[in-house]
Amino acid sequence: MARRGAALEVAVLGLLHDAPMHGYELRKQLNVLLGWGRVLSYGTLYPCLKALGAAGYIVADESAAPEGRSRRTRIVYRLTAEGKEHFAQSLEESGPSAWDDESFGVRFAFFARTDRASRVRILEGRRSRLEERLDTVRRSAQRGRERADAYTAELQRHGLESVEREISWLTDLIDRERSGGITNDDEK
Amino acid sequence: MARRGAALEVAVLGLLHDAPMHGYELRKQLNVLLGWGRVLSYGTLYPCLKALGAAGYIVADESAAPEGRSRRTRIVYRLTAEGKEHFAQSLEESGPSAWDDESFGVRFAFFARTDRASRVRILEGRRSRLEERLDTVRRSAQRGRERADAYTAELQRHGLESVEREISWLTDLIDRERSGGITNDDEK
DNA sequence: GTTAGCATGTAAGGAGTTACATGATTTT
DNA sequence: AAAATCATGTAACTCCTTACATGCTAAC
Repeated sequence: MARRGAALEVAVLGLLHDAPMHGYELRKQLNVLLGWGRVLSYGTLYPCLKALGAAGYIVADESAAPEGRSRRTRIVYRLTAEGKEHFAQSLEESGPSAWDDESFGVRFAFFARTDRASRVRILEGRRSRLEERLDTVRRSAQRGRERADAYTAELQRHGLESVEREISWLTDLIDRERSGGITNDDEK
Repeated sequence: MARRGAALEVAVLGLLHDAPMHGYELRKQLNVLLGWGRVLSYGTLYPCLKALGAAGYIVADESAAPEGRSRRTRIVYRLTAEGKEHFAQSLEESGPSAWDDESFGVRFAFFARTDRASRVRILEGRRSRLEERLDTVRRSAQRGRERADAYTAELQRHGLESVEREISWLTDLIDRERSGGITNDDEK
């Protein structure tokens, strides 16, 4: 359990936790939340919804006429009790699987529902993952003399700068968490 | 042709263009060049080398005893004439397929071998792709009132800032290209 | 009346990972 | 003698995309 590619499922559960929604609307929100350059395809979303339904985490509400006149058939999905519990458990999982490029953004998006201890663990885990990456690249840039044209160097420099910036962003966030949290107040 | 996922193949051809290499060494260099957080697996690399061989772009040189004592079997790959030509053609392709997150880094890594016109086209294409992304997100952030907790807002802000930074990096590079190129002097 | 956006899906395929399988060489 | 690193590969699987297929509804 805690499969690697569970990011999409967690995102879907999280959005449905906020409010029941139909697939098309869900996709739009996921495109923003996931922040991939590209958009999520229906070929991924609908099978995912089907799987979450089969697992008992969500149910499909077929005859959902929205406010006003009856639009065409829309299938509104909402979280079950099991779904809520599963989502809550997913948020508590603050181990390595939450530090990936893919997962981290999703986990961060639901930080308002995550307890502070987990938030800090995730932020620190993410930071040390990036730090590792940083000095892997730095070391290989030193020992390898190969490919030293100006463009390669510029690319390398820019990459390192981006990661460094990401790290100091995380450091700021960690400091803020330690001194009271950003604005979050869901703990007593 | 010009398949979407050709980034790896181009990277391999480009590295082998610099110097013949065996798979293990190639992987290390690819890990730096591709700049994915994760490392490239052999399960991807070796089949890819096989495919490039089948296409006639590279040949495998089995009995390559390196300097000094005989190490264990290493299979050194090198570019054929067709491979060189194919690589050169790939670099000239400066259309949308070169503007992806995945492809752009690889294309940039070989800018020293790319003519200036193509370089500028790729940089500008990349920039306008990012600009589109920017105002898609900006627009959806405005109209959608949903999910407005402090963490979501921070994530959005940070994402936009990163893209803006990337855009101004590209703008600088474009300006430098227009006024003489970075340091590159492979055109008469 | 036609274009654009809303809405739901399926089938085939691409690109990559993980786990497995094997063994040589170098360093500690 | 053990551990790390070098070196090559395969099979099964996962996640996602592309292309297809269908039809409603609102705006111009």
